[in-house]
Amino acid sequence: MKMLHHPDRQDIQLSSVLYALSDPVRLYLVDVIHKSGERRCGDIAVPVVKSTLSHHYRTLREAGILHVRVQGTQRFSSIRTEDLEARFPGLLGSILDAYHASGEAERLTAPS
Amino acid sequence: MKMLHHPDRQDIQLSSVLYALSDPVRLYLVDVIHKSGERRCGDIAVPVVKSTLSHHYRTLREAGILHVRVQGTQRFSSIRTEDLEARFPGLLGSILDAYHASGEAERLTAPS
DNA sequence: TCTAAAGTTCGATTATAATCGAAATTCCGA
DNA sequence: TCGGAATTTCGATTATAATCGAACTTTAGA
Repeated sequence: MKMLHHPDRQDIQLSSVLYALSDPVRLYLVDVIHKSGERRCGDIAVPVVKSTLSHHYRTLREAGILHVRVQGTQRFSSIRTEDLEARFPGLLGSILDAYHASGEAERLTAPS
Repeated sequence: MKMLHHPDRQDIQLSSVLYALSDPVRLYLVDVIHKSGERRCGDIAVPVVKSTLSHHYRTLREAGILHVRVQGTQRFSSIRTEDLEARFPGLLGSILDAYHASGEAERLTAPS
């Protein structure tokens, strides 16, 4: 059985969080999951193939942003809201607010 | 005379801002300038050589975070507070708060 | 028990960025 | 006008990351 590593709350690094969220695909995923709650990994449409998507989920998980739960062949992701709030109060909210304000949210799924 | 390019307020991209701030050296520079106001570029001690430091300043300027003013052979940098607040209200403050909360601020200048 | 579905891992490729040292630029002041 | 100071640019190297397709793993269900 695959053991997914999630960093402990106190090991979540600001640099890693900012880096993970600086990618448009990853920021989009986080925004969707934040709005809708836990989601199956493959259920969010993004313009990359499966293996790349898997890489993005791993980046988000290892940065401490997502919790990923295994259920059969499926993975369900949710935001580690409590841990993020405890470690960096208000940060994720500000970033997602900025994301909405920027209008980038609407442009992601429409590739060039 | 060297013309420094600064992106217009509306062209500041969230992804670029987050990326620029995901580097520990750059985040430290921004924190120091934010606290102390305009600073001469060479006056903040960081563990990289001059040319690398120059690269970091350019990254921050091109992301729209810093304004750089030329005076003779010197450059003075300041945070584009108004532009950032207008475009992404509260964002920089949250990130700097998180930076202080994380304790990374104290560890930067002490290299391994 | 076979197969299909969901996702990861692997290997390769390509792109981007961090870093350094050396050389160039620009301007100030003796 | 000459030299030094502040900084950038250049060229090279190295590191990191994004991406893809193919193969693999695991599990659910017919």
